[in-house]
Amino acid sequence: MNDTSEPRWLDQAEMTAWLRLVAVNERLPGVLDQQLRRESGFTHFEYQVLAMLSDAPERTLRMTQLGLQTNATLPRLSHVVKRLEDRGLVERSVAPEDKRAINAALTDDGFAALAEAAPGHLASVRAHVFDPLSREQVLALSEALAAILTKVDPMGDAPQDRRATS
Amino acid sequence: MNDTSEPRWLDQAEMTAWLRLVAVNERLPGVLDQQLRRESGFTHFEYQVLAMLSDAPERTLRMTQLGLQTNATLPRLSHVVKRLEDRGLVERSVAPEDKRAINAALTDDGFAALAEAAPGHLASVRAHVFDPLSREQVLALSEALAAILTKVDPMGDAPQDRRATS
DNA sequence: TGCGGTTACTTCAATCTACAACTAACCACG
DNA sequence: CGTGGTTAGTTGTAGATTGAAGTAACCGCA
Repeated sequence: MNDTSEPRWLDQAEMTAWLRLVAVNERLPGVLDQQLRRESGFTHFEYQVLAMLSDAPERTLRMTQLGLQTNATLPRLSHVVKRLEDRGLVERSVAPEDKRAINAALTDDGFAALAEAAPGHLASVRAHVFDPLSREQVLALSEALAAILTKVDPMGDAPQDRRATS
Repeated sequence: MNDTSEPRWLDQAEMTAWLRLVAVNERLPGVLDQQLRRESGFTHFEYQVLAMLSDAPERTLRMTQLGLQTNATLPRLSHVVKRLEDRGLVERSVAPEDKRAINAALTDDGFAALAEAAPGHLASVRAHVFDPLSREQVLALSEALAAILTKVDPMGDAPQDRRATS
């Protein structure tokens, strides 16, 4: 039963990188959530939903598209959007051209809430992620993550850098 | 209340990097969990707990230390370890020198289960993370993540690369 | 028109996580 | 000693996420 084709183990540099990736993965969401929750009453995921909507034409997106752009499963998104709708920040309506589909649209209240939350969130992202990185590190990190995404998200569904509003 | 010191917005390169980091953050856990769950019946977090124990002297660690090394809160760890104990993979015992503290130790069954799960998990990590990266990218990624960790985990509690077993 | 197969979501049940008490043990100091 | 304050963990509960199943609308083709 000797499995000689067993993939080689991680060497030390790889193991270090792996532990760090996992650590960031576990700790960053908590940091972001905590700041947003405290200052704006949002989850980071909720913030993402609002942000993606605000960048979309008509501030409206189909659920499926929104799910892809926020890297979320559809059930999860469905629940979250329902809660946001209950809070009056988002409105759902059946798409006229395809009655299976649902358009989620940011309300004015939702836009205002997002605008109020944004500066604090931005400051947090800068403080925890970009401040400690040099420009070259930002670019290198970005490239490495893009490479990983090709494997983790083979369809390339994650939010493309369509530099929207600019 | 005009906040003129509003931090500057992310430029395009930063925004791209940020979206990619968030995307990896959201998608990678799912990919890892799915492979482990299917092939071994573990969560990635459970796997981490077992792995950290197996690398520790005596295959034993205090709950608090284990929590730091797995980037978990104590309540979460407590629940997970209890479930692992119910499955006979871990044993808990009061630490003799400090009766508040609890030592979690990997059982032989736990070690065996980890050994069985490891190759598949390793293959998954290689396939999704390291295969698409060049050696330089691995190193650059590692450095960038280390820099972020200094802000996200200021105490440096994440698992140090004590190049243990090698 | 009608039937089978997708697609787009929602809902349900089970699991997991987080936040907030709560318990027990340690420690320093009077 | 013993009292107050901290540390180590656990538990309880409420809220969130997941995977599976369910519903409704679309599409192609006979």
